[in-house]
Formats: sequence, structure tokens, C-alpha cells
Amino acid sequence: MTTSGITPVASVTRVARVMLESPLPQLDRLFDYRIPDALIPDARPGVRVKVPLRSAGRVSRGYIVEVTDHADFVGTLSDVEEVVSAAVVLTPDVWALARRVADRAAGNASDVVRLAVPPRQVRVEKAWLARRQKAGGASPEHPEPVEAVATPTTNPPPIDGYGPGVVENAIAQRKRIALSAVATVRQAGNASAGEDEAHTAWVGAWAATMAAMAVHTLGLGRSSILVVPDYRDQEQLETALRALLPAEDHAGQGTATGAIGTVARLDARQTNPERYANFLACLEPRPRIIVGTRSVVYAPAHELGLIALWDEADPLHNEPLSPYVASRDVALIRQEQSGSALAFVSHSRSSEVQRLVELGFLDDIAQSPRFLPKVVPTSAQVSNDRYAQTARIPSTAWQAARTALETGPVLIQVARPGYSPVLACASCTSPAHCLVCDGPLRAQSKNSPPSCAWCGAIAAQWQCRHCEGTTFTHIGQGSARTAEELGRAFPATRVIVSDGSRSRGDVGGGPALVIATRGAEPVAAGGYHAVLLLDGERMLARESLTVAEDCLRWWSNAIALAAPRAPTIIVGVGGDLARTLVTWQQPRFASEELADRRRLRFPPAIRVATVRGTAEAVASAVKELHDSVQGEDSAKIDVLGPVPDENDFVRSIVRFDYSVGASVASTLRAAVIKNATSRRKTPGRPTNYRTPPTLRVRFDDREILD
DNA sequence: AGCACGCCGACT
DNA sequence: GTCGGCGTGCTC
Repeated sequence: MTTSGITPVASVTRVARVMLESPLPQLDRLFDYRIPDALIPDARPGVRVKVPLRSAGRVSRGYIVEVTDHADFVGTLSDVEEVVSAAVVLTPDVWALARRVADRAAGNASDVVRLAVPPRQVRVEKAWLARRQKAGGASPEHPEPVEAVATPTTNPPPIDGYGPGVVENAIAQRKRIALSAVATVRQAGNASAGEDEAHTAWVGAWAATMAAMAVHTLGLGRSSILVVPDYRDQEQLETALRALLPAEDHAGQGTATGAIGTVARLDARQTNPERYANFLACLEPRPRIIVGTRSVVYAPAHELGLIALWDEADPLHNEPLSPYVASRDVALIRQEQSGSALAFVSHSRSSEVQRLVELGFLDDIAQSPRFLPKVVPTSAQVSNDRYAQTARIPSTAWQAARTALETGPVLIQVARPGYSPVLACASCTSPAHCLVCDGPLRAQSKNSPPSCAWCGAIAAQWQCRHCEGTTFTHIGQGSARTAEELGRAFPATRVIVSDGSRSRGDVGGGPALVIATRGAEPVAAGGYHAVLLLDGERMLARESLTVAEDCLRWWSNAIALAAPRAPTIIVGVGGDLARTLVTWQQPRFASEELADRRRLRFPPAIRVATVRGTAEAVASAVKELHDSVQGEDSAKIDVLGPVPDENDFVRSIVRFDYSVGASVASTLRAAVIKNATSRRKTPGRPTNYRTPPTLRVRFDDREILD
């Protein structure tokens, strides 16, 4: 191809910068490879590749994240071995997000990318590429044509409950908001649509609000990502969306190789082909509403206009895979990178979100006009009624349930079954603690003396630390039995049970007794005519720093399933918690909770990182941490422990201010890499035995407070 | 991970 | 001399 005197264009070396799919922390950086001429058309940023690593014949999978003309690497480049597929699956913004999320949690970007990009499904991908080619002639050589923007056929309905235009403006101005959901249920769409399914069309008002927000965003030509904790919430949201969008927008859900409509979904219950088809649809250059559980927050989205999380404090938003970053934190980073609007929608208020509100980082949007559920606290004093006594229900609650059952369904919330009975002081009902180590006391069997769950000491000469009491009581004993007995107490009434294993999405509007464990309450058509929160004391007796916050969330979400003006009876809960529910002022409670955490220097007032490993590895990491902070910053970090952990490891907890988070993460990351690259043999083991990583770090673990 | 390189003890 | 044990380090 050389013409005399002219430098051939092809002589410029094309370099691919590649992220390797490897769990090794020392490989968590970009590697440069030469792109052979034959691969140049397909080797674009975002495609999957195979590249050689270290020695001939060994290949690693990875993604090209950048293509340049100059390698940073001084040395001979290896060639990219293969472009696995021309599909650009790791978009630049998702890559940037993955890198930032990994850095914040001292983890691998490739671990985050694994959450963001589902496993490749060859058939689905081929069908999608062929359809794209046919539709727009899109090809690696030609930029993808911009498809006609889908405009909603119906005008977006006003987002009501917050004053005219308030939420719409927040979306248009790309604000970050904490939005208090309206605490009742709504009928999705109008009654004429799908009459035989009329009772299934009731959803929490939050779902109607979030759906309307997404449809409004769609009207601005932008995509939304809606993140929910579980599939039951997802079903409500999809029901609400179906009511606002024409049927064709929901197309393609069952068929992995068919085209996906405006609404795409990504959740844990999908088959791999279904998930990949929906994922690929998100890559298309048209605005979509993307609905799913926690990892949907990483979905590629064309012109992202809104990220909205429902009930962000639900533990299901916490990712159980390394690097364990909760969807709230991912959303905050993604909002910053994309400049989209961001909404945390909930009934209760977490201390994390309250902190962001008090910083002025989130705008607090309250309801207007104010919708106040009718909450009635009552003592645990059991009614004189014979049936009520059998079921241990106080008279107020008993009467409310009886009255409501004449006209409609009644919800009874009980604690999770299988909860080990909690021992408490018989006179003041505060949880009983071990006199030796302060651990929780348990009764092994009915008649054995209580012993400590931590140190095993028998609590023989026990005395309550709050009052003078010396006798025990079992709190919330037998809530499973409660359900059974309620059925007998209300004969001739239909009893529906909904718990973790047998959960119901919705129930009809006729009289029925619905017994649900907290978090598994079905939506009732028209709302419940009464709600009974029976196991309050027992739920509060959990050993956790976040117990009050958790209970408020469970109770608030159940209360929000009541019909307007229908009473909620909460049994055996008084003080601030009851007042918070009666006045429906969860943010004020969260503010006090946050103030307490500041005093105690607990999250979310500060951040935490757990460092686990051999005593030497942990000590060395902690030393580097102390060395890394100078002067006044040294007061922003403190270390608890080390204390013994599982199998000869120790554990330290690092507490640090948000302002030094990046530095703490990079220091601990360096310690992890150093540990992984300089491994030593373990004495007394077979030759060539290598210890598994002897240093692990985890950021922002909520469970260390339990 | 998995493989190459290099530095000390027993050997034809 | 040098063979090969295993500890250490690197991967574009």
C-alpha cells in the first residue's frame, strides 16, 4: 500500500486499553494491547475482547475501554487476540461509574462491571445485532442513527400530592430530592381499563408517583432508572406504569429475542436471556423507563434524566457481592456523573438520607396538601373479650378489627416467624442483658434458666440494669401462633397469610383477615379498613443500633396500605416512636437519630471500613492508614480493635470522616494489593501452598452495628 | 491465578 | 561444578 513519499496511514499503531475480567486486585488497571489491522473495525471502546496475559496460550477476557494511538506502556505490546462481539456493551458512562464505585469501596472495577453487564447470551445478542442492522443500518463504521424519540401517547398526568408542578420542576431542573410518599393506596389507571383485573390495579401511592415521574421524564426525551427492593414492589411499579403507557410500550417481556418496548426491566428473577435482551434494549439510542432491583442502578441508559429509588433503606438495596456498595451510594455517584435528577422516595426517613438533607445536598419535598394517616397507639393490655384473650389482642385493636371486618379487609402485621424469643425485664420490658459481658440473654428451652448468647454465662442472680426488676418475660412469644389463633378468634372470616415463603401480592376489597410478617404485606383493593401492628414490642427488642429506624420503616410502610381515614392500631409502642407515627413526622425522628449517631460517632455521621485478616496484615494496614493522614486530618480517623474474628483472623473497624474517604479507600486498597502480591507460605502446609488473601476490607457495612 | 526467574543445599 | 527446591514478582 506504500506510495512513494507518503507515510501510510495504516502505520499508526492502534492501541486498545483493556480492563481485564479478573478478581485479582493487582490486575485492576488498564492494560495496553496492539489492535491488529483486521480487528480495527470492531475493536471499539465497550466491546468484549480476549487478550493474552503473561505467557503464550493464556488468554484473559476483558473489555476495551479506550482506543488511542499511543500506549502508556513502555515495552512491546501484545496483540488483541479476538473481539468477542461487535456489540458495545460497556458504555463510557457505565465504565466511569464502575471505576468510581470500585474506588470508593476499595474494590475491583471488574467486580462492579460484572453487576452492570449481564452474562453474554449469544443467540439473543445475534438477534439484537441483526435487528439493529436492519432497522437503522447501524454498524461499527457508521454512527448509530438517532431513532424517532418515543413520545408518550398520553399526556403525562400531573404528579399530585406535592403542590402543582413541584416534582415536575425538580425533574426538569435535575434536582436531588428526598420525596415523602403519600401514605395510602391508589388505583392505577381508570376503572375502564381491564375490568376483570380491577382489584389487581391497586398499588401504593408511591408507585403511582414514581411511575408518573418516569413518564414525565420520558416526555422530556430522557430515560429513567427506577430501583426497587424486591419483585413485589416491582410489580406494583409496573402496574402503575402500565396504566400510564400504551400497551406496546410493555412489549417483549416474555420473549428474549423480540423487541423490547419503552419499559425495560432488569431483575434477579429473570432468566439470563430475558435479562440480556432487556439490557441490550437499554443500549439503544431512545429514551426508556428502566425498572428493576438493586443492580439496575448500573443499567446503561440513553440520556439519563432521572434515577429514583423506592425505600432506599430496605436492606435488599445492599449489594451482597464485592465490593458491597448499596444502590443508594451508586445512585449518588451516578447522579453526580450524569447530572440527572435523583429521587429517594419513601414513607419513613433513613438517617443516611436525613444527613444529605441536612447538608443541603438533597431537597426535602414534603406532601402538599399534607396527608395524615390515622394512627392510634394503644397499650399491650389484653382485652377482656374471650376471643381477644386467646389471640392476645388489646381491646382497642380488637374492636377496630371487628368493625372494619364488616366492610373490608384488615391487615395484621406480625414479627417475622422463627425469631428467637427475646427475654426482657418483666417490670420495665427493656431487653435483658448479660451481667458479665452485656450480651443478649436467651432461653434455650421452656424451663431452662436463661443464658447469655455471647459468653454463655447463666443468668442466675440477674437484675435489670434499667429498673429493680429481677424476673423475666418473653416478648412477642409465638407470633406464628398469633396468626393461628386470630383465625379462631374471628370465625367465619377469610384468613389470608402472607409471609416470606407464601407471599401475596394483592388481595381483594372484601372482608378478610390478612396476616402478614413485616415487609410481606399485600396491597388490598381500596386499602385496608384497619391495620393492626401487633408485635411492636418484639420488633423493638432486636439487638441493633438501627432498630428504631428499622421499625419505623416497617410500620410506616404497613400504615401506608390503609384506606384514607382507616385506623391503624399500634400495640405496646409509646414515646417518640408512637408520636412520630401519629404526627407522621419521620424526618424529625431521623434528625434526632442522626444527632445521636453524631454524638456516638456512628454511621452515617461518619463512614466505617472493616479490615479483616491475619494480625500482621491488619496491623500493617492500620499503620499505613495512620501514616497516611497528617496533622489535623489525623483526628478524622480512628480505629477500633483489633478483635478476634473467624479462623485465626482479626478484625478492626476504621471510622473516618467523609472528607477523608477517598484517602482511606486508596490507602486500604494499596494495602490489599501489597498483601496480594507479596504472599508468604504458611508453615506446615504442603509445598507450593499459597494462603488465600490474608487481608480483606469492606466499606460501609451496615451489619457491624447489629 | 499461574508461571518464570533466582538464590542456596546435596549430588553424579 | 549444577540440579532443583521453593520464595518472590509480574502479568500490557
